[in-house]
Amino acid sequence: MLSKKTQYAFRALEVLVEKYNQGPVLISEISRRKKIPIKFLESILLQLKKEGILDSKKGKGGGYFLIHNPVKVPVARIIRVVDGPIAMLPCVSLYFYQKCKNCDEKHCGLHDIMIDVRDSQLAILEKKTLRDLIA
Amino acid sequence: MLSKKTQYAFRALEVLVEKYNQGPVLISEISRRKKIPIKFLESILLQLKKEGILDSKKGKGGGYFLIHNPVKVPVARIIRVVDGPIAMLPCVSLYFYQKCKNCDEKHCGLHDIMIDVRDSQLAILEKKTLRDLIA
DNA sequence: TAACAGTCTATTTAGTTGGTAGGGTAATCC
DNA sequence: GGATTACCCTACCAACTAAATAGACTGTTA
Repeated sequence: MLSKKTQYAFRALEVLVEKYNQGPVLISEISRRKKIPIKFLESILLQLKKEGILDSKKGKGGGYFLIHNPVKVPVARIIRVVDGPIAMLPCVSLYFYQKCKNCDEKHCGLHDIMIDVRDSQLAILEKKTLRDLIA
Repeated sequence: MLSKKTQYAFRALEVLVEKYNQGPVLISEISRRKKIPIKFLESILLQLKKEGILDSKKGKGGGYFLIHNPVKVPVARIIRVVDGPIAMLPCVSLYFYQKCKNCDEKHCGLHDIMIDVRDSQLAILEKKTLRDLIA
């Protein structure tokens, strides 16, 4: 399951997608509209900024805004940044790969199954973008 | 990601699938062959028994064994029993559904995406069975 | 009846999640 | 250039979960 943090991230991004190209949005506004604890939200937005998803502007009239066109940012990217691996096993993760202990991937049925699952997940999560968050 | 507990469960089940219809297998044997901490394994097997996946026999010549033919037991079932929800959001889970707070499922883009993901996951996890664990 | 093997209860340890608090720092406007 | 605005950073904490361990108990079978 996605962490609450990741769910908050998506909710916040909904606002930023709606306001894309309309200037910065205040943390406090996002917090209020989406009912996200403000300090927690702060850290999430900061993280998204550090990962190159968002940028921000300080001072009066400041706030956060999307760097790229929402249609260019796959949902998968957000999940990886905030939550980490998408795959169900470390040994089938593309971005967070870790070798199994005591398990030969060449002869592991579970491994093969989870490869399939991963591919089918990514077929969707890499195709859907931030734009799809809003109806 | 699947918990270590679930990964242990699958590893243990591999042994029991290999020995299907050949009588009970000792906890200690599974533990030794798959390098699973024995007491932890104990609790996992017990859980699988309570959920109707395994049965056991006490005393000499005892141990654990599969109740059903491995081809009849979907991988999805094991995950649900040991790990819980497969879906990425509570609001799209079939067996562990929980309503979103502050989110109308009828107009939630993320919800729709995660429905798709869930369906594509289950298409695989409900079709693959314990038999597929062993090559 | 004695060895055997699963069952139960409980506790521990370590790590993560979700959330709080408060102050520092940089940009903007009048 | 100072007040305001709002991002940025550090630290902390409570609650929960995961992973593992220990030891006593109950039932089986030869």
